[in-house]
Amino acid sequence: MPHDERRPARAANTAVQVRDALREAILAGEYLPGERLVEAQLCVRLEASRFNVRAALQDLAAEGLIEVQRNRGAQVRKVSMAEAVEITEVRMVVEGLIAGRAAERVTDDEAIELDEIGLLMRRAVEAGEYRRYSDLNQRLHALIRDIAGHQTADRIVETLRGQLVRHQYMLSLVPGRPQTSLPQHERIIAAIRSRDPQAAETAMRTHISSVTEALKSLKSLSYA
Amino acid sequence: MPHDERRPARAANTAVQVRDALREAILAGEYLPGERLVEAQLCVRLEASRFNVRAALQDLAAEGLIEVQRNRGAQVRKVSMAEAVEITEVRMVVEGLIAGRAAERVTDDEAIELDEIGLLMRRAVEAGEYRRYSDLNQRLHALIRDIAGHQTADRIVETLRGQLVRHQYMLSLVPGRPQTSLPQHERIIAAIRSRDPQAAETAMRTHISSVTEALKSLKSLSYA
DNA sequence: GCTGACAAAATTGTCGACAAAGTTGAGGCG
DNA sequence: CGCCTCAACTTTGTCGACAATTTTGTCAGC
Repeated sequence: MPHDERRPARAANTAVQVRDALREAILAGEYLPGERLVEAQLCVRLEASRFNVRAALQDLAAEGLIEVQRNRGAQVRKVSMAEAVEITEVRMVVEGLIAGRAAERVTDDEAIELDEIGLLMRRAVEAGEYRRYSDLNQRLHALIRDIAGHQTADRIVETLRGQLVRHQYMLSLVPGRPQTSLPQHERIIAAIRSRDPQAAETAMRTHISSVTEALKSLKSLSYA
Repeated sequence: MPHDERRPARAANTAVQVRDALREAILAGEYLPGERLVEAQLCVRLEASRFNVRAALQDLAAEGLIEVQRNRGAQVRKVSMAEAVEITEVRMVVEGLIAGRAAERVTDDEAIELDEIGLLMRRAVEAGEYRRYSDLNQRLHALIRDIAGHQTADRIVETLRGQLVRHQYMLSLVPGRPQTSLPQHERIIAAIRSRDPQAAETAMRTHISSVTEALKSLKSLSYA
């Protein structure tokens, strides 16, 4: 047996653990955009050596979650509204690709699953359970990505999504969004179910395009 | 004056220099896919400390140019034909987005520049100067990206392109390619010039889609 | 001659210490 | 009173050494 399960007194988390924990923390909003991430502090907070903290920071910088400046350390990346729009635009076309592929490859079982989520979504909106609707939204997009099985596109969408968490939170507060997006989701599901790639791509793009519009309208209201 | 220009005897290249040099080397084919990159060797080759070599390797791994396995070191990433197709598919939609935006924002001066490249391309094909045509191809795509001014999309396309260098080389050997792609390029230019985003996106997608087809046809011929 | 285990070598992983750069605050000068 | 200078402190950058792991090589036993 290579190593003992008990950690050597003060736990030394590995680089991967540190990376995931830190990403989680940033995405959870425990560090605000623009906030400086001091290595020594992170060592204490995450119970890891500076070596591993540093590696984690480098990874997250590559993901676009933080920015590092030479001799100035790392800080949580501020994504401007303009960048948020750009990111959403790229997501639009890539998720469109994914939706189209999902329509080509969907199995009967998966089609049933799509219907189920669609039904639950409608019920959630009718019951005013927006939190639940938001969860289902994520599940729907994840399922579509599963069906498509497009690794390269997946990775990109996942990365882009990570950079937007803060804005997505703001978006969820826009009144009337669920009423707007529910029919869009239903159209996406219908297109994939009927195995029509062209329609699926168009439906997905229309959907995310409306997210972009919502973002742009927020631009005038919110900070900056 | 912060530091002397003369290096301290045995030059200690910085992490950024090492990263760029190593990327260059990999893209130039000096290291073959699957080849192991031993840190100690790279230290000598690139005249840098192991610390910087390591940082560079981590960066290139994030770019998808190499793969690192714990306790097993780094090796140049082998992209399978299937992955190459996936990557090209994503490039197709993202470059489509870029082309559409370019059509929205192109200035008169830029339009002239597009025409010039188009003309040079036609001449190069007619003269059988395929090497020159290939260079112009890159210039055209770069110019379109400039016109579009979409940072997020740019970064993604650049990353994806890096992962494909080896396959692109193979592609350039497919006989008859220039004759196929020249009219496609001309259609893209025409669409952007006439400020028709929809047509520009379609033209670009058609173009890259034909690259995907060429790749797929190579699948049966080449290795693997 | 082949297979397995064991030892030796090569390679990567981790850390702590020190160097270099940036930041802040106090004091003096105009 | 404000601004500049300089020094102390904070934070990041770099390295060399050692530990852990994987890979390679050898030799006995079948």
